[in-house]
Amino acid sequence: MTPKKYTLQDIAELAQVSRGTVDRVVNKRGKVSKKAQKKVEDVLKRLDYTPNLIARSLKRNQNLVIAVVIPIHNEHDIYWHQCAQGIAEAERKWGQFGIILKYFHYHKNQESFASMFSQAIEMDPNAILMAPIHYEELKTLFSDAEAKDIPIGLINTPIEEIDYMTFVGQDYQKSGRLAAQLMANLIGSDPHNKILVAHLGVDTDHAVHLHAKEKGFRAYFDEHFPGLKIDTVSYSSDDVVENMDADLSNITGIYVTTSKTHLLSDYLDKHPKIKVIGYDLVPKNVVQLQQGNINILLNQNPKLQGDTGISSLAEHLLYNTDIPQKRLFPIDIVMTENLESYC
Amino acid sequence: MTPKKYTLQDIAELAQVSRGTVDRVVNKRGKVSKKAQKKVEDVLKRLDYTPNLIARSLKRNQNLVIAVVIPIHNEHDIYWHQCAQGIAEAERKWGQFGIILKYFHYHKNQESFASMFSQAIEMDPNAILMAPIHYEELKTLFSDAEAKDIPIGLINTPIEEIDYMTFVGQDYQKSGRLAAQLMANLIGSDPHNKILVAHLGVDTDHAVHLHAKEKGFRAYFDEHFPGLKIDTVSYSSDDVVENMDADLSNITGIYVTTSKTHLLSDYLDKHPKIKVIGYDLVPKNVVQLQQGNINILLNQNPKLQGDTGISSLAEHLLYNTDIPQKRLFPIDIVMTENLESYC
DNA sequence: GTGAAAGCGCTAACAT
DNA sequence: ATGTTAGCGCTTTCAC
Repeated sequence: MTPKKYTLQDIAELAQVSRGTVDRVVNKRGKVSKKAQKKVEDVLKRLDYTPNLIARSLKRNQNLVIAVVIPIHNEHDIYWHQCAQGIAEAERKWGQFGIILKYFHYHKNQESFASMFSQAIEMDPNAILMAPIHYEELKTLFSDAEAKDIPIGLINTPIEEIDYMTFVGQDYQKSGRLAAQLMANLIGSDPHNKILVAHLGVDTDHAVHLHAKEKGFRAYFDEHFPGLKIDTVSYSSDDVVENMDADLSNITGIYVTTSKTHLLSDYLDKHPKIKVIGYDLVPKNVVQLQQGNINILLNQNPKLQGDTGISSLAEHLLYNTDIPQKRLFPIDIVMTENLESYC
Repeated sequence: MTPKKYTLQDIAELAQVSRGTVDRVVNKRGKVSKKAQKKVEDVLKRLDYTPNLIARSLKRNQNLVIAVVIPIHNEHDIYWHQCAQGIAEAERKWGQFGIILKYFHYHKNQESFASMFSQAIEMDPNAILMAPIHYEELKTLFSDAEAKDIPIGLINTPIEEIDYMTFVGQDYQKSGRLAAQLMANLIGSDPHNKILVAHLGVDTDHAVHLHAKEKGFRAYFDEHFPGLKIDTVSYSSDDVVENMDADLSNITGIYVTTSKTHLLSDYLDKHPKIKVIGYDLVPKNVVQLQQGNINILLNQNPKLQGDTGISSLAEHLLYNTDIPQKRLFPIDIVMTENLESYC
């Protein structure tokens, strides 16, 4: 009933050679005579042999190192903080199978990233997971990496110049389009509608994502509500408090492209009618959602992204499994009534 | 730098006993003297020993059987069809680690379920994954299962009378509440709003879920729009075509509690203003969503539920990992603009 | 080019 | 109660 699992030994006996020879054939190590090669391959095909991956790992019994190249972050940088949590979780999960992580934290600028990435490559890890920063000047660096043939997982930002093995992240432009569709539902088709796109607590490394989100957002409205007035503001965390007041007059909807929507809480208390869409289930945002100041949060799930990034590389290293080249996370829509199911 | 992984042998040497004794302590098999026990435990604690699970699996090297008790289904029963796909996928994934699935398909009635469940228990599987049907008469059956001490995973329907190890599914009442919140957004607060709750293509086994969804849906509207008129209809697949016409007059919103929303396509073509919320990304629904007949689909993700159900039991059997007692899937909101990210 | 043998860490059967 | 040993399936080294 259960299809018998054949072992190297079984194959060897049937092909009348030794285990060693079968192993050389299976793993294409060469040094096998044409004749033996054929005998073994025939049996292999006939019996549909698949190697026992557990035995293989046990025998290997070496640590596999994944270099993790991500920005330095603190607890205020919630996106990376949660992402790092996911990575740490995956580290615990895979640690018992010999997966080791080495961190290379970079400051959010070109030099620092380049330096850390180089250091990561130099130590010859078995794989690299990184959140890259895209600079023209780094192209040669990326091709250096390829030469070493180290599998690279990209997280957060796909860079097509890199020959990566897998990308984990989201489609930011689509995210903006979705936000627009939701906003349209929320504010209806009143001709007096006026919308604000707010990049709050802006980091340079996020700029490209935020831009993509805004682009998608505006594209949707251009297609469906061509005349609509949409303004954009961009403030660092500190500037928000000083500057937003003026921007908020007559606004009917705000699309905050970062996870810092909660910075607006005081204003939103005073303008309860404004519809607000933001990002990420960080505690402060969740409170605002429950209080009704924020209408919808889009969930980027950085924690799961971190976990998935490590897990795919780990599975690949341990079991040589194929992993999808792109892992685009769904863009989850979170409202009060399904909030609980995402926590 | 890397914390060394200690082996049984290491512990044995340090505690000055044999591997066998350490093994007995670690696995609590008894037959160890107080003195040896203590010596070993001290070392164990000091070195923070964790057994090598890969070696353990290799040694065990036996097939672990999971009995799968789910309804008979064909390609028209899309929910179970997709669920079965997820189960099959998990079977492939875990097959190489010695996890074997045995299926017990039941007809959707009490006798058949009882019979299949009994058969499943009789074969003494290492675990059972089942989509139970809840009948008072089956209580004794469930307690039989407990006596055998077989871990049970429940999928789709949680039954508190069963002492299950894990449940994979959704909170149907919350799902209804969410649908209501979305519907409220879609139709606005026009006093002429009239809503229809439609249970289409009804199966007996689904009745309890559908009821829960409707309950949540109505509860939300009771809280937020007390006077609103909400009707309910319940049709088998065949009845839909004959009967819906009359029900649709003056309706502003329809909430279809099953994955059969697409049955309404002809009507919706004629009534483009009606807002529609349904379930599941089955191809026919997706088409209707793209065409604008359906506004929102709630994604129950049966495929992932199937996969998760098997995977948690498999991980538990292989690696003795703890698994969460309840795995409530998020209730995903799918609209045209984020559809792609769920496919 | 091939085969024999050791050994990864753990478990279970068997001696003592 | 404790120690010893064989062996799970694979890889790798070392003779031949």
